[in-house]
Amino acid sequence: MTALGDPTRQAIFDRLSDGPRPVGELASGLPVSRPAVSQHLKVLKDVGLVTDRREGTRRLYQVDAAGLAVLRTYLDQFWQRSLAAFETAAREEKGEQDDPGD
Amino acid sequence: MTALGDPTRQAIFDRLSDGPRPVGELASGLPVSRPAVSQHLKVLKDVGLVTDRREGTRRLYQVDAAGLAVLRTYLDQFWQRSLAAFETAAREEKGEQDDPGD
DNA sequence: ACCATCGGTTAGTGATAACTTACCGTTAGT
DNA sequence: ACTAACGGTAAGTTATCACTAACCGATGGT
Repeated sequence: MTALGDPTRQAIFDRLSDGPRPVGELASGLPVSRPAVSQHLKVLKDVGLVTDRREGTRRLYQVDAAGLAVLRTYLDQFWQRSLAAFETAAREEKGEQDDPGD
Repeated sequence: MTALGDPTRQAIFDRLSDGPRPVGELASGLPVSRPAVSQHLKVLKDVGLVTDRREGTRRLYQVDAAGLAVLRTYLDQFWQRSLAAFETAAREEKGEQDDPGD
């Protein structure tokens, strides 16, 4: 999640979610240099959000479904726990009004 | 999403997902000072991920379900587009082997 | 074999932001 | 009214990180 905190990496990941892209093409569509894109791709690759494969002299990057799934699961944990907390709070608040017990 | 990029903010948000917490309690469980926690809470509040309410002399923070939902939707967009890209790629690859027609 | 293209790596720089210390306002209790 | 507890704000420092420029390796074509 920290990896997607940077706006440029979000933009890169956004483009990759449309399909595999070579580094040069990504860089040409962004306001940063090609080395910068390479570095961001390295970060995304290290955390498992993208994978790469050689295509002749080019290198194609694409999003890793598994990594993205991990992120979704991670967010869902927050979601589930938050919902549980809401219910608990609502129950306690109601209990204080209707039922002084506790 | 940028707001959750910071590890400390992740930790704060993590604790808040278990239920409402006052600032002091959050700070005492973290390796940073109380003002630092206040500043992080301000960031989370500005992006709509948490809400706050006064409780006597304390101030209780809790996660905002709506803000969290926005984040999930945002992630799901990546997910949907990535899946579509995978299917397209698989179809094209298969087409090149079985069916030369474009 | 030579040349061109593509891309990863390194070193150095600049800007962003996370953190601490100190201060002030607010609320509750006595 | 005075005091204590809780927390937001301001100023200043430090560290992190995103970025560029320069260099090098690898692949493909002629």
